[in-house]
Amino acid sequence: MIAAKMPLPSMSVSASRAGAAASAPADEQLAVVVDDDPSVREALSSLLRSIGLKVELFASAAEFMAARIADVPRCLVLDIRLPGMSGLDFQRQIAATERNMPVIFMTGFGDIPMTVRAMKAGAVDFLTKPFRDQELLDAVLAGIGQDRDRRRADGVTDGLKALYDTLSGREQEVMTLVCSGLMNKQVAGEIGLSEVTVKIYRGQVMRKMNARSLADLVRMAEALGLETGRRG
Amino acid sequence: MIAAKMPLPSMSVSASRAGAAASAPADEQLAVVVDDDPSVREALSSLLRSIGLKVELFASAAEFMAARIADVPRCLVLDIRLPGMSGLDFQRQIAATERNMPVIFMTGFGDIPMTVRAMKAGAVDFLTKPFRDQELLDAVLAGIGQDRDRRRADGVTDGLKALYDTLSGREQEVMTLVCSGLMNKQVAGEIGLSEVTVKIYRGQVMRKMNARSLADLVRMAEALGLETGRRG
DNA sequence: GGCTGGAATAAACCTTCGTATAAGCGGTGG
DNA sequence: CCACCGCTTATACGAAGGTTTATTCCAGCC
Repeated sequence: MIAAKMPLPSMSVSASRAGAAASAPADEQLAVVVDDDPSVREALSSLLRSIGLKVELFASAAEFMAARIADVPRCLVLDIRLPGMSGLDFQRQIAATERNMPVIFMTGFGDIPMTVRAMKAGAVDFLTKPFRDQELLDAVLAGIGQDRDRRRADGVTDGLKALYDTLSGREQEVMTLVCSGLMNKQVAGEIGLSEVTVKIYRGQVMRKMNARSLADLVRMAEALGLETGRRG
Repeated sequence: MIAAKMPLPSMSVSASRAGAAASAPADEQLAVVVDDDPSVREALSSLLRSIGLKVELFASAAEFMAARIADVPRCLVLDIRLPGMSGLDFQRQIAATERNMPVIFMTGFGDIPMTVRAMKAGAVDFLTKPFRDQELLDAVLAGIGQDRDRRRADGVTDGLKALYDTLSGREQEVMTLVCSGLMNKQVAGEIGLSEVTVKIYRGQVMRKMNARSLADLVRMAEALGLETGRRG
């Protein structure tokens, strides 16, 4: 019942689900390299390792898709020319799955339209060979930083979603209406209950969502994207 | 004192300040072309006009900076090679001012690093000459769409900001603390006032901000970026 | 049949909110 | 000087929020 005291931005939620995905030593960071040239793989690997990153190497998109990738802040380094699949198609495919991670392209022969497509699709950077080591490292660190930020945001939202899913149908209904600014009395009328009943559900919502105040609850509803707009 | 009744998404705010910036016929859209080649300017102008856009032409960055640009959804079409200034520098300069608008680059001789820089800096597209008419039109319409969306968001926030600025110092203080979830009594303790005083300010805040409920006010505080986090 | 458990409700009670009335203080501007 | 505005407080009252206790109804189960 008592939630652990971990500071969270703006909201006093502490998602349980800790201890579940805890397999990596906290602040580990991973670079994933997909390139069909073994010598390139090795060179990149040693470069990336030199700044303390874990590295995973793959020779093809298919190999990558089949592997299990550590669930830590990470970034994909990709040659745009890959055996069997264009790097751009690969990028799109990755973005569509839960293997989602920032992508950095390398190329020896790319053109501008290709670059534009990649960047529009959200690539972190697009490096032309030859490039300086530091360029790649900067890009990878930026990508990993992006991924860490996304993870943090997702983590908060997921925790919230998990709590919200523990609410009964009525409780969810009441939460939505209360957060849209209606008084208990109005909520009662809206869904055909007595005011007391609404109060009880409301209390249960506050407890289950671990909200210390109505303001807290409203922010949670916002983060969850509940329909709190229509009114009037 | 009484605000006009215009529906606003999710929040029952109605910013006054209407009738001030009302100089353009509502849904007008503008393409701004900066290119030192007169024949290119003319060709682009007639192309863009053909789909109903207003067009402004400039031969140089300096000329553009000196002109007054209509305050409507708009988009800048720019050759990356400009007299006196690189298109990229120009882009950065524009982003820093209130002339801020989406940028589309055209180039006959660009390279990939240049493209990457431009896209990272937020360019909508980067077209290599020769390009098909439709490519440019698609890009311009996308850019204008972005600008319209930004304007809409800014408009709501600005309206909110304007209301917030009408609050006295104490009222702003109370609003922040109330929206962070504190009870009147706690707010009073926090800033050394009696509870009644806080209640009065709170009421004035609700009235001045035109908030129908606490939930409303909390959402406004969020949109305004008030520090509602620290607590505990 | 009888038991259990969840949903919904009522009554009672206390807290918190919100507003009105009245009143005191200090600075600004006509 | 006075009017006005912002800031402050006290008292009082009615409305809304929140919890507890107890009761009813109904569905599922041994």
